[in-house]
Order: sequence, then structure tokens, then C-alpha cells
Amino acid sequence: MVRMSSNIAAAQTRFLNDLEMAAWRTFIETHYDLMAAIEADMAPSGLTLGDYQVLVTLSEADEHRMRMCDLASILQLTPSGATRRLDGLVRSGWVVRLNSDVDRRVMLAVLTQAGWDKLHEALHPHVNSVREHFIDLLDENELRALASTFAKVREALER
Amino acid sequence: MVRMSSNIAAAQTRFLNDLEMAAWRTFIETHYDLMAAIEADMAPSGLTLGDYQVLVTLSEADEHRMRMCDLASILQLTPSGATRRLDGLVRSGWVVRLNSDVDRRVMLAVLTQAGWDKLHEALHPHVNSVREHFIDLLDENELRALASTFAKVREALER
DNA sequence: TGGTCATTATTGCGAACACAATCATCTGCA
DNA sequence: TGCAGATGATTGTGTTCGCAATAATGACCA
Repeated sequence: MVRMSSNIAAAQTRFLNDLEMAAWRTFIETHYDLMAAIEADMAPSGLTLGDYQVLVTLSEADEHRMRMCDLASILQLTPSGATRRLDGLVRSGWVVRLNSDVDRRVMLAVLTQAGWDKLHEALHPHVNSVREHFIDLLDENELRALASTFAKVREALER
Repeated sequence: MVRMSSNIAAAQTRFLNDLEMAAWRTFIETHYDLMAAIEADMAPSGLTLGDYQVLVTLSEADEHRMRMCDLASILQLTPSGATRRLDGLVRSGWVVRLNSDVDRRVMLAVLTQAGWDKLHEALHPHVNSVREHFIDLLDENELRALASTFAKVREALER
């Protein structure tokens, strides 16, 4: 076990210095806590963040409806994940499934009036929560830096 | 359904402007893709990111061991989540459980030599992945801004 | 037209993990 | 000393979601 304390560095890897480590770790850890806080703020509305995202996405879609595969792509879910998540929303009556008359393979997820009302109910608490825990803590320069930073990361990932 | 297009704004909520929305959305979406990319880069080592974090945490602990409850706290897991995650690592032989002789309620998670070796094997690919997809895309000012931003968010959450 | 391949959605199965209940042990105080 | 409440770990149960297999349909091309 003594050799376990030998210096692990060796090859070409440049380990993270203090600043790099601080940036990486606070990013990871804070993301988790931030999401938990926002999720908790949504609880009184009876929506999870995942359900909320479905309702927002459908509300922004043409005719408040969307193909399952497009929904899955936007929500970063696999097809099966999208099916399962929609199951809950359908049970709650916030979304209905509708067969497409253009392509008989596709199933459309359609926002109901109840779903619209539920979204309306959850919208203000959600935005206020995002502001309180995140956006309103930052000034315009910080917001710009943040957006630019993650745009870079995203662009690199898309290569 | 016509009334569904009525203006949803009304109360005191300030909705997000373009910059705020861009910062928020790129942050959320990119985090997901970034984690997926890093997780994928770890796959050849046979470790999930979750398992890797356990090994790193234990390797940094005094005598390479830690109480379950402290491990759970650091890894942002519930006690039951920590128990379940450790199960896998124990099955793989990277960690052993040991009863504490100080407090007979506590179970110590102890890194094994095999666990140390596995960590050593995964360390370079992991750090390189974090650099490639994240750290090396940013200059020093951007890293400083990032660390400062999330430190603020974290501090606000801890109130 | 007919056949091959791509696309869309769902289901069975399994992994990860939170919640609540449970049990063992410790701490502090009367 | 003895008991009440706090603390630590685990297990049963349920939820969410990914992977692989399956089935249905569409698109393309010879």
C-alpha cells in the first residue's frame, strides 16, 4: 500500500491547476444543487421540471403539437424516454396523443387546455425561481460571459 | 383553444430577456451534452463517472477510507444511494467495507490496491476529456469568471 | 411494382437512485 | 445508571430512463 502514495503524474497529461479545478468543481457541484433547488420550487405546482419542459416545448410548437421524435430530440431524451415521460402527462390529462394523418408511423403529442392551464400556473414560480437562484445573481457582463462560454463548449461538442 | 394564445404575462414576474434566456438555456443544455461526452470518454476504462468520483474521493481521504455518510455527503447522494453505489464498487473489488472500531454504527469504505490501480488507469483519460471538452476551450479570464459565477450561485443556495 | 433500408414509436428488461421504514448504536442528561 | 432522542447504514418499494428488440410504415431505387 505504500506505493499507492507515489506520484500519479507521469505521462503527457496536464493535471488541472487550482483555477481550473475550482472552475470545474464548482460548475459540477453547483449545477446539481441549483437544479435541486429549482425542482423543489416547482413542487407546489405539481410539476416536475421534466414535465414542465414538455409543456413549454409543446406550447411553443406550431398548433401546440409535436412529433414524438422531435420532442425527444429537443428534450435530450431517447425515444423510449420520451414515450415514458409522455405517459405521465397523458395520465394527468395535460397532453393527448394523436395519430398523424400525414405519416402513420408518427404519434403527435398535443397540449390540452388543462395542460396549458397547468403550464400557466407553473410558469411564474419557475421563472421566479430561476431568477432568484441564478439569473438575478449575475450582472450583464457575467451573463454574457456565461452564454459565450457555454456556446463555445457546445460548439466544440458538435464537432 | 383560442384563448390559449392570450398573453401569459400579467403578475409581477419579469420574464427572461434574450440574453438571460440564452445564458440559462445554453447552460442547461450544454451541461447535459458535456457530461454525456465525458462519461463516454470514460467508458473504455470500465468506470462510470459516478464510480470514478468514489475512487477519487477515497484516494484523497485520510488512509484512503471514509465513513459512508461522509462519502454520501461529498458525492451528493442520499445514504441509500451511497450504499447502492458502493455495492457495485465492492463487487468489482475496488473498494472494501470495513467496520469502524471507533463507532460500531459506521461502515468504512476503503480503497483497495485494485481500486487505486483502476483509478490510476482512468485518471489520464478523464482529465484529458475534461480538458478537451471544457477547460482548454477557455482562457484564464473565462475560467475566473466561471468560477466566480458559480461560487455566487452556490453561496446563495447555501443561505 | 417489389424489395431493401431507413424512420418512428413502443415494450421488456435492467440500472441508478430517492424516500420511508427499520435496526443498531451512540450521546447526553436526569 | 438508564432512558430519550440523534445518528449511521441498510433494505423494500417506486420512479425515471437508457438499451435492445420489435413492429409498423415510409422512401428510394432497380
